[in-house]
Amino acid sequence: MKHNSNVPAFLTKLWTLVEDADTNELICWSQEGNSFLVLDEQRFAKEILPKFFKHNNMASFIRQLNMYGFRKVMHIDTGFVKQERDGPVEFQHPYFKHGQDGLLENIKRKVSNTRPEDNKIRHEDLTKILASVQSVHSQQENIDTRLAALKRENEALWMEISDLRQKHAHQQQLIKKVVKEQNTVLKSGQPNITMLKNYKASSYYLSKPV
Amino acid sequence: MKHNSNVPAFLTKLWTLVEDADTNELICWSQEGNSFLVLDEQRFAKEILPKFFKHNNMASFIRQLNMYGFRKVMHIDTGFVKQERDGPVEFQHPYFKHGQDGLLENIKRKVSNTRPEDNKIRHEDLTKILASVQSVHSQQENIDTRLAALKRENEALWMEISDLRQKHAHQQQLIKKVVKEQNTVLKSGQPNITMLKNYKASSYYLSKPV
DNA sequence: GGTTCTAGAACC
DNA sequence: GGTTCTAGAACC
Repeated sequence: MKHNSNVPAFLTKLWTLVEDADTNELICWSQEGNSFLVLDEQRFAKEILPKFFKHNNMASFIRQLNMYGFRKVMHIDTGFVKQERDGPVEFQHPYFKHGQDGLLENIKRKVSNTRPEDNKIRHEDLTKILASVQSVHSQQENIDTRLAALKRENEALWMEISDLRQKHAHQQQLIKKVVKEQNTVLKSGQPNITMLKNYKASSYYLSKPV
Repeated sequence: MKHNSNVPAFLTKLWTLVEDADTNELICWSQEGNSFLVLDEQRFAKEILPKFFKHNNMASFIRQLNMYGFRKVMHIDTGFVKQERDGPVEFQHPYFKHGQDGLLENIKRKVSNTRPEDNKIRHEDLTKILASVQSVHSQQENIDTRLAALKRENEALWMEISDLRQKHAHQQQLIKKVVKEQNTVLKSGQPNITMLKNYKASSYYLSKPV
């Protein structure tokens, strides 16, 4: 086979291993050549695995298979006979086929980065949301302050208006009296002391309310 | 041992299995009695496991051990000799001890509900946070509206006050003139037409500003 | 990228 | 709660 450097060692080793006729007693292609069988798990693990890998554990071998997207082929029994205890184990991958080592480069190792990324994204989302909430909260406080100030100003303005209206009405009354007085004076030729008193009283209202 | 119904079958079977002297060749207590050893994984799996469980897979056995909180005891080699390939496998649990079957009821199976619950809780948290943000947002809009209304009212009040102050000043001037006029009248005995004009003009300012 | 221990999830 | 397949995570 071509030694394609893009293909991980595990895949080339596995393909060679399955292809090799010397080990067909323990691991070989299925009849269709689209999956492989481990005929004796225990002997395979102890005799074959350490020749190719740094261990002799079936579990580690299976972990690698799953890491590269291989799936165990489940044997649905005919419903009558229970699956035999130590039957062969079969694994399959769409790009792992007898005689077609060129397909191997399509097999990609599952990167462990995918899931941590998801968690990071979720964590970042939470962080952003919390920051947003805090931002809105401080804005709220800011607006509350402004609202309270406006309310106070508003009340003060209403008070001043009430005050000014009162003064206005008083002055209006005062003017009426003055005019009336003047008319009276024009008729009688006599001045009126009351008008002067009212005028002095009205000047008190010129001061701004607290 | 007491058949405590609170203790899952796996734990009683395991404890019995380890305690049983007949199987000490394949599985037994450690010297200290606070852990157990599987001396020959392969024979143990094929010969012992099916006698107690519904399988003969070491992987399934280990999965159960981890499910109940057992931990594999790692053998730190002296740094010189590499760990022998097929050395015994050792597992330990704080409540799994030689001769103390009473402790077994403290061993709890890890419920698979925990993780989905966590995810649910996280999802619920997200939902709550989003609801909270939306709530704050609508409050914000409410306050914004009230703030704008107050601002408008405030501006109108300032205008009315400005208007009233003007009217007040005008009236003040009018009164001064009237008084002055009256004094003049008192001295000359002649009326003044200007004052009456001013009085009518001041009444215009009584209308409220728009 | 490889190896190991532990856990998730589906199915029973 | 038990069994099986697959995946996560830590360490190398």
